[in-house]
Amino acid sequence: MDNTQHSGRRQTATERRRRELLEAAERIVLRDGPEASMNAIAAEAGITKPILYRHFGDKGGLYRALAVRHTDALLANLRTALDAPVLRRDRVEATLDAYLVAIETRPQVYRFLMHPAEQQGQAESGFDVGRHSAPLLRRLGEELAKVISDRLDLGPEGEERARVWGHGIVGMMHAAGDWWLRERPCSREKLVEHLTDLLWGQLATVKDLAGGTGF
Amino acid sequence: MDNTQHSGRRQTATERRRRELLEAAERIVLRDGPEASMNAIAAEAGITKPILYRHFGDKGGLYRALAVRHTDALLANLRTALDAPVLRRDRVEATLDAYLVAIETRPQVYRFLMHPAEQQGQAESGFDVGRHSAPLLRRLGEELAKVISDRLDLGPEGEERARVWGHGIVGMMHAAGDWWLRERPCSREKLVEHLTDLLWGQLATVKDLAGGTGF
DNA sequence: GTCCATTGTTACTTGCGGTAACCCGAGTCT
DNA sequence: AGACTCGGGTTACCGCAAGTAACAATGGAC
Repeated sequence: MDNTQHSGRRQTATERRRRELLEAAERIVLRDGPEASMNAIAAEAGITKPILYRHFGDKGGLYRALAVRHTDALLANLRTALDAPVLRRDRVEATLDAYLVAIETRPQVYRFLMHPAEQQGQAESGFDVGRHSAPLLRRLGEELAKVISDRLDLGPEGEERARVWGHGIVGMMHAAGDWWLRERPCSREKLVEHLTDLLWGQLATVKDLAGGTGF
Repeated sequence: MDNTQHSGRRQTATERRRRELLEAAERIVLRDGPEASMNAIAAEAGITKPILYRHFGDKGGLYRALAVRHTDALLANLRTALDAPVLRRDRVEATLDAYLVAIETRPQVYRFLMHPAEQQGQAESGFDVGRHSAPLLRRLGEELAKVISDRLDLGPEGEERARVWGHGIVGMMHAAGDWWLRERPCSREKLVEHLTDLLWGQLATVKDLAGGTGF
């Protein structure tokens, strides 16, 4: 029962409006960080709050809509790095670097994505521990787990191990990147090298310092 | 000049009161999560908001005061695991396990510590990227970096490398722990084993799956 | 022309963090 | 004793944010 070309036209019109709103929201969020107010966003878009709510339901909805765009872009970058036909170590380096380039060039976007600011939703009581600061990180972890599981021969329990590794590596990348971004203690290349060394087992093979406890 | 033993007595009295308030706050935070309201906490303590503010300045102050207790306890546990006179690999396993035991037994505390909920402070504009979800994680990263740097011979740039590794490992532990806690895909022992394998360079040595791209 | 969906408004409610002004009881000084 | 101050306590408020009616205007469909 679609109403001739009406619904189609209207459809694209509201879609376009929605995109405009998202772009306004993005400008404000990039300026004010994740605690940008709905009022400010509405003002930037030249309108008032209630239409924002009509389009996105609540603040979480807006932020989620905003997030998917950047998330998708980042994921695409990571996937191409992850699929490059080179040595495994080079591939790992390229992937780490892709992530770091992303957070380096758009730190405000990064900050926004990693901290979607209170998208409360589920029941309050239970054990929804750590739901914060990371739908994106969890997704990255799962993606990486899939790649690992698809390409490496991890034997029995391979699935389990791949997921642990996926989330672990993503967490390592994130924490190191976060720290690096705020302290800038070295070049990006150096950081990538150190991290890859860590993943390549240097922690196991490096020698004790003379005078240490000798274990 | 000090008023006889008066100020001393009063001192301990206010200290005790402060502890009582902190305990009330803890009960509420453990029940409501990090977004527990000051009103609720005051009610639990049987008083009203302004005295909370007299004692702790603002919400961030209260939460910081609450955090140091648990943080100190956790740090103490980690340090003893980190100082055990055993093989390096066993020490790493023990440390990972100590952390995981902590988050497993008190998930609400863990959630609270990892997400101190908006302790805004610094100027709004700038590049304070990623300040969220981690004064504790950053501290852990620095502590671990120090241990690494003190005990291992990392050659030139050893300091830099130790810090990257410290933050990276902590991030890995945190992300994997967070994911594990909410999905419980395996036993704690298995998780520790997988993570240690990862740190021990298994990612580098494991074989490609047959039919893979062969790199 | 009439209908209805969509875009927009103003004006409100609720709940939060935080503060100002005042109250009162217990010890202190003279 | 009486004045004095000091710290724990209260009520009542401000400002601001999210979110919600309830109502106005525009414009295509029939």
